[in-house]
Amino acid sequence: MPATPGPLTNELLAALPESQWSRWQPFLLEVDLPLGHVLYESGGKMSHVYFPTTGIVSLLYVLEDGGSAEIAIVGNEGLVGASLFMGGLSTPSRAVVQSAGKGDRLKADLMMEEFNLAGPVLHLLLRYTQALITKMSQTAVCNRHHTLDQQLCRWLLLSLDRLQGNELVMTQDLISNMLGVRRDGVTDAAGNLSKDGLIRYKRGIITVLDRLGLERRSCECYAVVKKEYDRLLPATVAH
Amino acid sequence: MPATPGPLTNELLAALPESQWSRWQPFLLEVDLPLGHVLYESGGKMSHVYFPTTGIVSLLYVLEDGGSAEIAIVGNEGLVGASLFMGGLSTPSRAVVQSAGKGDRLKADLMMEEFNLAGPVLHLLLRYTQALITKMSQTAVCNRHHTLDQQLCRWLLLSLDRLQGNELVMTQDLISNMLGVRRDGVTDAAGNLSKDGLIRYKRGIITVLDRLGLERRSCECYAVVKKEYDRLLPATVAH
DNA sequence: TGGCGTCCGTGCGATAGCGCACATATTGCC
DNA sequence: GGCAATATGTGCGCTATCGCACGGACGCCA
Repeated sequence: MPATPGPLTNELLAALPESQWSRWQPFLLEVDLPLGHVLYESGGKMSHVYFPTTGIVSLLYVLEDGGSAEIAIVGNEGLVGASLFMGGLSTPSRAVVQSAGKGDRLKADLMMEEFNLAGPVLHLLLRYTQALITKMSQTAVCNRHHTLDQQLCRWLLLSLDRLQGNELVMTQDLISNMLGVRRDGVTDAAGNLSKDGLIRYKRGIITVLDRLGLERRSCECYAVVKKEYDRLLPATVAH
Repeated sequence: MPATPGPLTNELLAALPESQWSRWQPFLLEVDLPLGHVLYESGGKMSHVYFPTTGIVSLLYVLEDGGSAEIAIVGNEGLVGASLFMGGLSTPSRAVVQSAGKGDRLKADLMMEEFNLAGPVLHLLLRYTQALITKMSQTAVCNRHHTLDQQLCRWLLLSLDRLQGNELVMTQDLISNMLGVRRDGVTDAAGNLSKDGLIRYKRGIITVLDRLGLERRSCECYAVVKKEYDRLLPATVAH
């Protein structure tokens, strides 16, 4: 039975070969991803791998002093729990649901079984991981060189790409945690974008009015990541 | 024939199982890594994988406007060219020799052959890659939250760990490129450290006088990365 | 010995983002 | 409708870093 293509499907799952898909399907459990839910804690064990479908998950790094920053953002294009098959079993980062929705999860040992067969699953997941690495690298450089306005644009675009519609449910306080800046700074930056008619802000709901404008205003980081992602994981024909 | 353990050996190679090592040994070519040499360019094809022994290689991200930042630093503990076996064949980053020395290199196809057997080589390399991911993530957060003084300490320590002795051959200008800041800023920060007797600076040569002091003054990022690295790649018995 | 290129120290105004405090607005709950 | 909790807007002094410019020091080489 073919899965429905489109934004409600996890793209990694969709890219699996038919045989693989049918083997996993009985074990994939759809779960709720409520806002703020922690999928795994820094250094903690992972029992499952998550494939977001409508939810968005942030990989957050938290410092000793409580400061934090998002190192990557994962939606229906990816998976949460890469360190499992990378062999480390845990990472020093935390995975938090940033936008409520749903996702499919798979037991860790099942995934590992398949991974160790060194077939197409392995190579798909590795390419995905490389895309993730690009995203993290770009984040590092972006944090150093670009203004908050630019970074906010980048962040909005990345989030928007993982949602339907043009609305984000997201307080400025949350965004500030992700970007690793003060809440006031986000107010400022959002004010600028709002003033120029790119977005509308209304108590936790951001409406993107001019997506192209955001792209123009964003730093190059958004485009680079997107391009590299497309290169590594070209849209595959749904099985 | 057992390889000589110690700092002159690449630790990844040393961690290979005996059988693997003997298969590769005839094909490992020792090459010079002169200062400033570019191992691969952003987006370029990779024909070889490099295992630094005495040299140090920086993975640099370069922006459109020329701004740059180091996202990871690779010495005899690691390898340059991970994107090869990750399946992407290239990355948007540049690999530059940051400290002259030597390294072993291996033809790409040979490495892939072994990798695809899904044996111990695969799992070793993946664990290494995860350590690399940690380093990149930490860099991203560090760029956001920590002062230049702290970051310089971190950077010096990371470099020092990959060298013998306590001297770094390194101009402030080079360091500024790595850290993604102005040269003047590095002068400032180095001046501070110098004033407190932690280092001595002399025209391109940094002598570390008080390593413990550097560690105390550095941000947590150094320790986190080191710890995670030790966890993922514990010192293996040399074959 | 003298010259030149590289490298390092320093000063100064500009600015982005911090830290904090407070005012205001919206929402949900009773 | 009133109240508490949450979310957003704003002001102000502070600090780190930027951007730029210049001067001095060192080292190599003729």
